[in-house]
Amino acid sequence: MNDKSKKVPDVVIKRLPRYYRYLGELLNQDIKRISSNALSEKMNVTASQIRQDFNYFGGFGQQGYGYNVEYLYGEIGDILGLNDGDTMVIIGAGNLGKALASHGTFERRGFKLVGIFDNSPDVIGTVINGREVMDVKGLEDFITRNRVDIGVITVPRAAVEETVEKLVKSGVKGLLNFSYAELKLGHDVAVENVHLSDPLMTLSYKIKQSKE
Amino acid sequence: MNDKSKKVPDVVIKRLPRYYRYLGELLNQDIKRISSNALSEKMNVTASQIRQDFNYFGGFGQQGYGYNVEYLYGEIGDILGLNDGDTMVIIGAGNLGKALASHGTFERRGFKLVGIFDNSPDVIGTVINGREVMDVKGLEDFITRNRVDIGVITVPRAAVEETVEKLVKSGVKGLLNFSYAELKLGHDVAVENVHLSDPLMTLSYKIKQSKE
DNA sequence: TACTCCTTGTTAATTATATAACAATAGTAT
DNA sequence: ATACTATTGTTATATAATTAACAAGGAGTA
Repeated sequence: MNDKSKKVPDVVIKRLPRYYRYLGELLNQDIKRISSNALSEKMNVTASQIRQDFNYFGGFGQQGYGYNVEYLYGEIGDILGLNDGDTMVIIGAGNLGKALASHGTFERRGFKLVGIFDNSPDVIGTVINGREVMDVKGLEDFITRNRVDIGVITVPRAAVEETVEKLVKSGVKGLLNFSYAELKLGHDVAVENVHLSDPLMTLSYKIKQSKE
Repeated sequence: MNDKSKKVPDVVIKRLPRYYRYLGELLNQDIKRISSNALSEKMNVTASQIRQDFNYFGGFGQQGYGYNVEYLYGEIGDILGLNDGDTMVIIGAGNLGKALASHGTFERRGFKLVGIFDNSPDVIGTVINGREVMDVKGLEDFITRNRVDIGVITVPRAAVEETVEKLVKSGVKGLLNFSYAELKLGHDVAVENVHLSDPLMTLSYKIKQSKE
């Protein structure tokens, strides 16, 4: 548990990936330094907020100079744990599972996909992005043996409960849940629920507003 | 523009899809009524917050009784504009585009997929979920003719700018952007950016916390 | 019908978040 | 070297969001 006097608010943590992504871009463009002000213009937050956010972790800049892009990028990555080499498996090799497995974005962020599982004989043995889909029967054993950190759940709704149980039992540390269900687990296992239709619904609201 | 004295905060809007999903479940289970208290237990919000949220829209319950599930479900759907029959096209028939096209979740929420586009000759003409992939060259014409409401962007990064320009020019009302870029447009076009790696990064943070 | 019990709508209090302000300090120019 | 400028870290202020409290008013019951 973090012993620093003040717990970092969730809203701040949620902003870190955005900072991280943008700093990655700056890095690619070979930009060496940036001020909170310049950052804020591109990111739809105030400069004050950026400084405040970084200050939760002690501050990474220098007065009169700003922030060193590479250093800041590294620090935020560390805070987020992106440099820990977390491993993950995908359970459910349907369309979404396949898409996530093929999507470069996870690996680009420092995560290592080490296995894809499914329960359908039609799918087991097929190759996705150079990786053979395994039988879900071997899931628990695989996780335990390889100490897999994260389980990505893209199974149909009916299979969620069983899948979660297996994952938790075999000692996974976090779940990224794309299934319809809203998961909530105990302290020992972290969970992020992703509902792809939610942003579409809020988009719909915004569209409706602009019409009125 | 909404003329009610107070603008509904974004955080409230963001919660509506969650309420909506859960109420849908209750509806399936044939549950007729529910109190803010019962709702709150399942949803990780306080009863007070739920009542407060609904109150932004005038309140949908009855004292001493609670909320009629079906009515409330309908009202929230209306607020979100889910009953407007918004149409959408997907641009980019790669893995993610395919997955979204096949995923039932969008249609289930009242949106109508009317077209899938790509620029690759290998993909154009193939069939996804019973729908033939069209040449992106015809995108603008298609949107204008069919008055498509929403463009879902799942193209590679290099193609984002051009795609957005086309979509906006042909009069789309909202964009659901899955590409790496962070879009920000003028008032006339609503945007939701979805970054699939963000929740993975916050999950990573949570995992790291629980270790410490 | 009348009485009691729930549960809302709504206002008030508290807590959290965001913005503003500014002193401290490193960088830059002369 | 010295003065000047830029920009942070940090504290103080303002705004927003959440929680608590409770009066008002239906619903259920006898």
